[in-house]
Amino acid sequence: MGDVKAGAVDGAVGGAVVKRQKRMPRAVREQQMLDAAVRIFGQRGYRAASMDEIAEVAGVSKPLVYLYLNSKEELFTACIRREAAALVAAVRDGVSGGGPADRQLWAGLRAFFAHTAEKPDAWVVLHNQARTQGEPFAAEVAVMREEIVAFVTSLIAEAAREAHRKPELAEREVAGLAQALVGAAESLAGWANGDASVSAKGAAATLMNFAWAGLGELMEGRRWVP
Amino acid sequence: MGDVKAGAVDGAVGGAVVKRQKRMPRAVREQQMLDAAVRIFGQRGYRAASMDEIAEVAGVSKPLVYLYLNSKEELFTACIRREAAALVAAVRDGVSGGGPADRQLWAGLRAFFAHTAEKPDAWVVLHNQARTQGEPFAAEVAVMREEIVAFVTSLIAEAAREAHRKPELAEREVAGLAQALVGAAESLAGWANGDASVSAKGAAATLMNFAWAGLGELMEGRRWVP
Amino acid sequence: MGDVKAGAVDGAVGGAVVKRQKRMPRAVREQQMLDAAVRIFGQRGYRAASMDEIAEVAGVSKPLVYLYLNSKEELFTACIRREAAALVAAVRDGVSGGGPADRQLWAGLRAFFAHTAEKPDAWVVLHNQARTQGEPFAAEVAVMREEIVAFVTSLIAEAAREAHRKPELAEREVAGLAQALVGAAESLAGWANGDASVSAKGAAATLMNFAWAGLGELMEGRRWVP
Amino acid sequence: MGDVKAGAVDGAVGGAVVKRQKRMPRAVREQQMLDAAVRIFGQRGYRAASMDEIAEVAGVSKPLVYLYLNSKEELFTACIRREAAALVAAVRDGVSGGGPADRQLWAGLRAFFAHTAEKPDAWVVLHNQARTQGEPFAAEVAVMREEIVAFVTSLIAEAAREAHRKPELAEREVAGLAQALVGAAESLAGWANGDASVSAKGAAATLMNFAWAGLGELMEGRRWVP
DNA sequence: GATGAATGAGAATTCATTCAT
DNA sequence: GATGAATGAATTCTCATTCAT
Repeated sequence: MGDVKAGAVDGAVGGAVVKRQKRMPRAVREQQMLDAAVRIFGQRGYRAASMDEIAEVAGVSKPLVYLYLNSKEELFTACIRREAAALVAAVRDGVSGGGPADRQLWAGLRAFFAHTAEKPDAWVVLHNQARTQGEPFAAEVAVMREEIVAFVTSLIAEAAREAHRKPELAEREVAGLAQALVGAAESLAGWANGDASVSAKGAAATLMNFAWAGLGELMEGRRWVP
Repeated sequence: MGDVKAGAVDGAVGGAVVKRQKRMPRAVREQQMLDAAVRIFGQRGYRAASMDEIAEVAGVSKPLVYLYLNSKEELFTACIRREAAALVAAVRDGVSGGGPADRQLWAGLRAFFAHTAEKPDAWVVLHNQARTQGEPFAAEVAVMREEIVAFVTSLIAEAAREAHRKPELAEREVAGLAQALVGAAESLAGWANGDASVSAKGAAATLMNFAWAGLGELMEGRRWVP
Repeated sequence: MGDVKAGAVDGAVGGAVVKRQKRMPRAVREQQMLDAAVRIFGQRGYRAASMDEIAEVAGVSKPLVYLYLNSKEELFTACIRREAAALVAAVRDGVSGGGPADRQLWAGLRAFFAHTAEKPDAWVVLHNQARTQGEPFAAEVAVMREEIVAFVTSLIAEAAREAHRKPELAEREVAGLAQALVGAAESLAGWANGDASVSAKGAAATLMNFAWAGLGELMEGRRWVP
Repeated sequence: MGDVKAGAVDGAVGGAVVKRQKRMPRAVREQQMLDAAVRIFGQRGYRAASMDEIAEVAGVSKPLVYLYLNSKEELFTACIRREAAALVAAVRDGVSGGGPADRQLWAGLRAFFAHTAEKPDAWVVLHNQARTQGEPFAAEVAVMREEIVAFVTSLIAEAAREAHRKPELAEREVAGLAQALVGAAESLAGWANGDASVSAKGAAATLMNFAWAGLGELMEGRRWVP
């Protein structure tokens, strides 16, 4: 075999090919291209995805893709930006209600799992592809991730404040906890997507149970020592 | 630009190129090739890695790589197998002392973080590359991961037993917790590798604190409900 | 697919691989190599045949093949020479009894069809491979063919003499007839080999009927004119 | 020496290289490519022919050849199909006048020899290359050959009918005669091509004399017996 | 005499990218 | 705005051939 068509048994990518329609406004065409690109990048991987297939799935000719998005690199970057923004927006929307820190975290997690479950290709692009294709791209998602980690960090800090236990948790420690929590969420997102029997709500509940209880213990000053 | 050489500014991969030495026994050469391949696959990604570069870094000609390892696909598989086995062995060795469940978990985590920190390319190959390059490879690591998850699951179950609290934790829930814990560890491994100021011991401590306390709470039957 | 392995469904070449035996006299080893080479060249074609496979089938290491036969080209030439000589010898043996021209032709044809049926790979090498691989090789078989054509030519001339009809057949015409007869025989050889229900004897009879009757007519001076 | 460039002293293939002309309609370019491919396949052989050289002779870049013809295998198949169709059409055209069986045969032979003499590379591709490169290709020409053999068979049968001698010739025997006749023609085609002093007409006459007389004898019930 | 180790040179095939219309 | 036509540059993989032992 020449090379592996990664991510798909026979090279067939699920989902409909956009019917070739003439004369659409540029903004719409661009979104169609990004839709196609996210799908292909997600299923094939950045390198294995070919501009040919993306153009075909988008229902346009290749030169048009180049006209609008300049290069494979920029196209990929555009995908990352759009999907990162969408994910952050989804989480933000979920949390928008406010309330105590735990409820906010709960809401954020549910929104996160719901969004990643609904757009699996986008999640793969962000989590698996972008982070493994070297600098220009990894940096792009790192920004989004930082945003989310910062948000979680603030929630943990707030929770500590609510419990009047701030001094017990060093700032550095809080950062580590947020990282671990986000990492666990990311890991569960992949797990939940792969296993149809686990809903977004279930995944969020599992993690929440795990995390909140642990945080509570820590905030009480009880910690595990070797 | 033709295409991105992912993972490095100018295509230079760090580390020494093996000085071309003639007439080595096959077993030795094979290990050199696998060393080179792990490095290149880790830094460039599966698709972006070229057999040319791997051969060069290994200090041999390309045909020899093919003579010994048959194809890019098989070479990659060989890398995955070797590194998966090495990682599992490292964790197993770390835990070998026995003792109570929490100490075993602690030992295992430390070994895990130490090993991944020491061989970052190998970790990238296992965690980031293999899992995103489609079936033949993803399955290979999945086996290893299952082994580790099963081990963690048994530790949690044992801890519950030690605490005489078995009935409180459903089997399904334990599985979810193990997944989350392993996911958090995997995530922290990447984080710790990227940030020199976090040692394996530190990473393990953070996670242990987080996890053990949380597990304790859960075993007490206290859980978070929306 | 990279390229076609011509002449075999799955690349498996029929017949036993010579068991690797140490220390044989050179002459014997050489014959084993030629046997293997004829088989592989016949089944795969000159270009598609690999020295690797030939060595393996011969039961020796590749360097030994080079030591004895120098190069693929010379190996192929050696095959051609051996098999051409064997075929000519077989025909010569068949005819050795002497007698009237028609009986000699009949005997020669039977020997020819019997030999090619018995060694199909050798026949393919001579008839199909050597003639299509360019000058050094085509010339080699051309020599053998000329020998046979000359023999047939002399038989026809003799037959004409026996029938006291020489003046009716120009020399040039006799040459053309011999060519046609030999061509028909070659063509029938391929046909008979492919079709198990046609024996060497049957093939020879068909051709003899066709040819002798025609020759008789011609010698009578009756010829077809547009 | 690396390997033999079969079929030419120094690798130079006779005939003009198409002057590189830009922007031709696809259909035209495809024919140019097939022209080049037939020439190279005919002179070098299937395996020895390189896509590089074919592209160069066709006056286009290699990717364009792949864009239009997909692979070496498909390109070869396309050559076979085109040339087989052309040859059959030429013979059919030659015979189209009708008339008694012998005149039809005569016309067909003349057309056959004229066509193969005019396109020697095409004839080599059909007769020598396609038949020796394994199944996908051999089958392709076999179809064409069957068509021709069937046609000749019907002519012989008709001739027998015209001579009111049907019972003398078994069906099986007629088939064998047709095979022999076609084989002789194929063989003479190669011979005539190699020798400039033999015209298509001359070759056809030789064969016709040989064959028709022989057939007549057979139809009279006179046959050679050992 | 015999071989395990090794390679230079080329083969088919693919891809991102650009004109000319 | 949109595209059919075209290519330079890689990439994977194979093969005939040679040493050093």
